Amino acid sequence: MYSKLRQHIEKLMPLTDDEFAFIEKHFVFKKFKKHQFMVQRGELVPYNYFLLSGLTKLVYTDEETEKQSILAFAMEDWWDNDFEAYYSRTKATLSMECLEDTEALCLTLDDFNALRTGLPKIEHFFLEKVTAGFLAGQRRILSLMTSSAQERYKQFVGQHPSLLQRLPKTQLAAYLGVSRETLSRLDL
Amino acid sequence: MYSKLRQHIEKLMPLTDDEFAFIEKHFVFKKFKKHQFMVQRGELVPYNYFLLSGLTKLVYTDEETEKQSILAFAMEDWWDNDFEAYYSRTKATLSMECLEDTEALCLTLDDFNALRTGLPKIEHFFLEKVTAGFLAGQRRILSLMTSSAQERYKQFVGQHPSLLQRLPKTQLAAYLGVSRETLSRLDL
DNA sequence: ACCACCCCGTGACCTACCTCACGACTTTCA
DNA sequence: TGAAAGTCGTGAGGTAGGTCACGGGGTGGT
Repeated sequence: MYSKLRQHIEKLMPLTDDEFAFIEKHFVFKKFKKHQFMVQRGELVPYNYFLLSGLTKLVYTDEETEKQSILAFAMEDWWDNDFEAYYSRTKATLSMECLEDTEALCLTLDDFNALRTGLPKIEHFFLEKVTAGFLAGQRRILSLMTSSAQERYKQFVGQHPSLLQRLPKTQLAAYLGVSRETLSRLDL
Repeated sequence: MYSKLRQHIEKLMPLTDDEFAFIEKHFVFKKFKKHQFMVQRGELVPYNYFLLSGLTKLVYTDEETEKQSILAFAMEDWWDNDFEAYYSRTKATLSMECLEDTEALCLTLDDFNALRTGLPKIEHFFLEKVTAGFLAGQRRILSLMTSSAQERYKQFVGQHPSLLQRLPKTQLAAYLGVSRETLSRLDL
């Protein structure tokens, strides 16, 4: 159960058994059911989540129109959260919802900080992770600014072919930033 | 000249004189003129830049249409670069161009790595910085997906009022992801 | 002092995408 | 097992914003 986390970290930096034992004890294992909210708008965000299995979406819902915009999908081996609310201990503006039953290792902000001070080299790991996330964000911004709906769809298929089968088109459309109808009309 | 860098870092973490002396010696000071390219598409990216004064844009140019999309502006106290190319030592897909004469402290990737291994706690500083950049990126993505050109303009004015006077509207339009003409037609 | 270039607004037209509406088929669950 | 809810395609019509074209004022360089 925790071995996935260890493998995940060791892709970027080696760990001694003692170090991993120290890391491990800050996480809590939790299970969530499909349709369950792991983060809910308006609530505090108790944990950061490292996913072991399943599939989630990170979504913003317009209060008037109820229209959803999906910021990210996450699955096995990914971190996901309303990071803004988590780090600042404020109420979530985003929601994170399970699209499938999912299992996660959960880390409170206090435990995260304890981890950083008790094992400073873990910051190297998180720096790499956040940098990768930052760069992915930049590519997404560029894609939204320069590409048509059709091009964005093709980019998505190229990058995440495995997700295509697991995702309803409605969700994919909300990620790409187009309506379900136009996504359905793109001939490919 | 280097004191701005020290103040900048010490907003997030205290430094001893020895520590800062170690940091300082990895940077090189450089001056750039308006219209000069600090990073040019197709070239390698020798440095990461911490700006002391001036104003730059980070821009993607469509090869066919020549249309520009601006990913970021940067000014005093900001870091800016084609980070993707810098970290991976590949050729830039973005360009970074001076909109005013600017002065910068420049850090090669080798010096950056030397800095990280010689002073591990600096990773704490960069982790905070990159996290802030990641969150800003998420907000931008959401803004592009949910807001109209007019709303995005107002958000920009709210967040960067000082930049409004320094920027030609053409550049602002390229940042907001609309044409110069529609920006000019927004009544405010 | 001039010329080239940038900056900015505006009119006319075009199109990618949105919204609303409907129907059929499938999955979920009480 | 039946009702409710989710999934997906498609038609009709609307609109935000793009593109192209023009003109006038400002500015920097030789």
